[in-house]
Amino acid sequence: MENTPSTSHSDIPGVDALVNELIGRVADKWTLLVLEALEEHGESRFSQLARNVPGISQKMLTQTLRQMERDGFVHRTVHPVIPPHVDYRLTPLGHSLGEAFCGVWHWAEQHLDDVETARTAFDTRD
Amino acid sequence: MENTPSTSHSDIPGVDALVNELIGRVADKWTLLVLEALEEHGESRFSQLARNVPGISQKMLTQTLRQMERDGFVHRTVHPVIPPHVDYRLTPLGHSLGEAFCGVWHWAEQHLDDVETARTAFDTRD
DNA sequence: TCCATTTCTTACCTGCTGGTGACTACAGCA
DNA sequence: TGCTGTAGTCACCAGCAGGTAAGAAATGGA
Repeated sequence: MENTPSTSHSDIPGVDALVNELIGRVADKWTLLVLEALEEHGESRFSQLARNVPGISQKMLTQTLRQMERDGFVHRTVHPVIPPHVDYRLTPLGHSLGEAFCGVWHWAEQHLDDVETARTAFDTRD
Repeated sequence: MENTPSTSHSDIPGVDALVNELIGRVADKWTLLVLEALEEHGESRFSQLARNVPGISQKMLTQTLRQMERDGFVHRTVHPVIPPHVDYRLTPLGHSLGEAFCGVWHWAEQHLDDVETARTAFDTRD
């Protein structure tokens, strides 16, 4: 498996840095949780998301949603009524991101025990 | 692919939280970069890694490596000589993590332009 | 004798992330 | 008239992530 990594993501120098930056933005804790909530519950209102994402504050929810909207992951629909009504739903791009992270979720599930074991082994040795 | 997420990671309540915590640890910026450096260059010494991971400080490299060692991603070989000689290499578990993230790297490469486009569209509108 | 080498630790300090709580706008309803 | 519900914004503040710099430890070479 030592042949693939260098060819898969280093074709053009400079892309690496951009990809890194993108990963950094996308691998954000709150982004992942909001992404998951939207995958699970489908189109949601702001207050629904606040309830479905455990522990998120209003500020971070707003901020995360703005960022995801800017990156093209969520679509924001404002119904101009009083009181305000805003719906958020994943775009196809957002969905594809969710699927890409599916592999990592999968890995985490499968290897949760391995990591746990490694940790206790590390902690109890020496 | 819309059927898997809810069934794939919510079988047992509580696992979700653990998986979340694991993802949070693993999606760390420095962890990903060190992982990549080790995938690319194979077994490396401390100072080699410091050179291969752009912008990391000694402190963060030590800290990240300790964490990855504890989680069972890297194996640390100490050659008891003076001056010290320490080698780091990925364990099979570390490799599997690298492969899991491969999908995300891939996604990032493929959709880099889409995100870029979405951003400029977002910034230039209204 | 003294310095360079290599891997790490520790102390200190700064800047940013993110939480809290108050505030806005507007219409309907009691 | 004033309270309520929704989706925010803003100002303030604490805690922590992470950078810098110094030191330790032992040995071979000048």
